[in-house]
Amino acid sequence: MVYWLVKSEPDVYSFAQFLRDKKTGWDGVRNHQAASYLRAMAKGDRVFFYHSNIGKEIVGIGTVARTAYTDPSDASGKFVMVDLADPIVLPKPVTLAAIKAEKSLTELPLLKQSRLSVMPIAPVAWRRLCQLGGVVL
DNA sequence: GCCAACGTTGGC
DNA sequence: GCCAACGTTGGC
Repeated sequence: MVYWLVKSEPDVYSFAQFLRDKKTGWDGVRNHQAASYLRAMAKGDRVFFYHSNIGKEIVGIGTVARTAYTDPSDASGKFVMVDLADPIVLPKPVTLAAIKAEKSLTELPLLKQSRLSVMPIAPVAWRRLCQLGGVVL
């Protein structure tokens, strides 16, 4: 089991919408590093859902329901997307400020590579973030 | 609104 | 292949 984090601007696609949809296609990624992480996702992997720009907090968790396939919105045919399903709300959203304040989380790619929109999360960091978010998985 | 980080484009 | 110019992301 590998853990991930994906970013979305709530203006564009919010976690509330994901809760209504139950399942969503994660398309539109046009960065090669992010795309390589999408390709590495396995069915059943857990994914944090982070709101960028507005909120700046981890608001929930999803599960990879379908592994990488060609993103039809990409004319070049080179980029891929995955499907995410089973949204779970975090009882206590974990803010960027709280993550920054946590000494054990200073190595998170979220802090080190602010522009990356898909990234892996180490198991120990995943467990800590779940703790901060008030969920036990 | 500004700025840092960083990816892409195009001239040479 | 280098690098300047420019665009985008995302935090502040």
